[in-house]
Amino acid sequence: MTQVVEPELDRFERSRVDKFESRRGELADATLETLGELGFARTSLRVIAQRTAFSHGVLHYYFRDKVELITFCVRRYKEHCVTRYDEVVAQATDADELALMFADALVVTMQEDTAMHRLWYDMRAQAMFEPALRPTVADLDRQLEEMIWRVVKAYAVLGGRTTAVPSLTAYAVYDGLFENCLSRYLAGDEAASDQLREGAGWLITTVTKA
Amino acid sequence: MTQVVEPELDRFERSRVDKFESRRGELADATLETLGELGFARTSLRVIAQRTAFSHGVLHYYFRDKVELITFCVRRYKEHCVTRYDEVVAQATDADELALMFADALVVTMQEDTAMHRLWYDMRAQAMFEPALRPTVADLDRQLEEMIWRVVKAYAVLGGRTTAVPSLTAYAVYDGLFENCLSRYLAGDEAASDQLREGAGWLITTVTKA
DNA sequence: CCCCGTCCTTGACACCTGTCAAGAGTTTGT
DNA sequence: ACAAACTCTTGACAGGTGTCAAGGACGGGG
Repeated sequence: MTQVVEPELDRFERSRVDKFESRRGELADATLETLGELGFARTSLRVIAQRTAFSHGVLHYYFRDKVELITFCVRRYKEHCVTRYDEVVAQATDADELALMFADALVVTMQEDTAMHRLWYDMRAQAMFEPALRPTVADLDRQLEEMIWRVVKAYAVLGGRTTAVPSLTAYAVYDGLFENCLSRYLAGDEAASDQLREGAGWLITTVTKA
Repeated sequence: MTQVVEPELDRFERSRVDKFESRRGELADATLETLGELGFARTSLRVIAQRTAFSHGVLHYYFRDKVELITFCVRRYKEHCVTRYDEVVAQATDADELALMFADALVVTMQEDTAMHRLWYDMRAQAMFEPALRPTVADLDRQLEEMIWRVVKAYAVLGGRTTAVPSLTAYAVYDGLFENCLSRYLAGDEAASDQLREGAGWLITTVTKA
C-alpha cells in the first residue's frame, strides 16, 4: 500500500514544492534586482512587488517577513559569485597567464555586475549596525576569502612561489582595491578599470613571494 | 560715524552668529553620535533631537533639511580624522619606528573611534546609491588617500626606499585592511587588532620598495 | 513698560513602511 | 460538477518619516 501510494504523493508533493520554490526564486530575483538598484535602505516590499506581475501581498505568502526574504536573496546571490574565478584557476597554465586572467575577470565582473557588488558592500556596511545580518555576511565573507585564496595559492604553485600573508589579509587588500575601484567606476571614473587591473596584477605578486 | 557704529554692529553680529554656529555644532555632535550608533538608514531627526536638550523642531531652525544637517556633520567629522597620523609622521625618527607607530595608531583609532569609522563606511556605501552624497564622500576619500600617502612617503624617505604603487592603490589596500578588521572587531573577534597591526606592518613594506 | 526679534516647542500634514486578515480567483481531486 | 486546496489581491492597521506653520517663552532696546 505505502509502496504504491507514497511515490504518487511524493511526485505530487514534489511538483507542488517545486512550483512553490520556483516562484520564490522568481520573487527573489526581482528583489535582488531592486536591491541592487536602490540599495538596502530605500527598498520597500511594495516597490519590489511593483517589479513583478504580482501585488505586494504575495511577498508575505512566499516569505514570512522581510528578513526571510532578504536572507533568502543573499544566499541566492552568494551562489552566483562565490566560485566566479574557479574556472580562471582551472584554465590557466602558468602564473603570468593566471594573473592576467584573474585581473581581467575582476574588471569584467566590476563592469557587468556593478549593481550586485554595490549591494554587497551596502549589506556588509549594514551588518556593522544590525547584528542580525552578521552571520550571513560573515559566512559570505569567509567564502569570498576562500575564493581569493584559491587564486593566490594557484598563482603560487604555478610560479613556484609561496604565500606571504594569511588568507584573511590577502582577501582584505583585494577587497579594498575592488571596493575602491567600484566606487570610482560608479562615479564615472574611466580610469577605474585600469586601476583595478594594474592593482590586481601588482597585488598577486606581493601576497606571494619567491 | 561709520567708524563708531559699524564695529559695534560687527561685534554684535559676530556674537549672534557665533552663538548660532555654536548651537549648530552642538546639534551636529548629537547627530554624529546618533549616526555612529544607529547608522544612516535608522537615524531619524526625532531620535537625534531626543539626544539633545531640545525638541525635534529645532533641527529645522538650524538646518534647512536633513541633507544639509548630514553634510554639515560629515565635514565636521572630516576635520577630526584627516590629519590623524600626521604627528606620527612628525615624531618618528626612523622607518621601523614609523611603521610601528603607524600600525599602533591604526589599532587605537579602530578601537576608540569604532562608531565613527563604521559610520564612514556606511556613508560611503550609501554614496554608491545616492549621487547627492558622492561629492562629499569623494572629497573625504581623497583627503584620506593623501593622509595615507604622507605616511607612506615618510616611510620611504626614512628607509631610503621609493614608493611602489600610486597613492590611490596604497590607500585602497590600507582601507580594505582597515575595514575588514573593523568589521571583525565589531563582531567581537579578539584577533582583529593584531591582524590589523601585522597587516599594516606588512603593507608599508610592500607599497614601497628598496 | 512694552515691543520686537530670536529661540524653541507643539501639533499637525501627507506620505511611506511592514504586516496581516478577509476574501476573491484559479486549479485540482474526486 | 462539486468541493477543497492553493494562489493571489485588496484594503486596512498602527506606527514611523521629513517638513512646516502657528505660536509660546525669553531677553534686550525703545
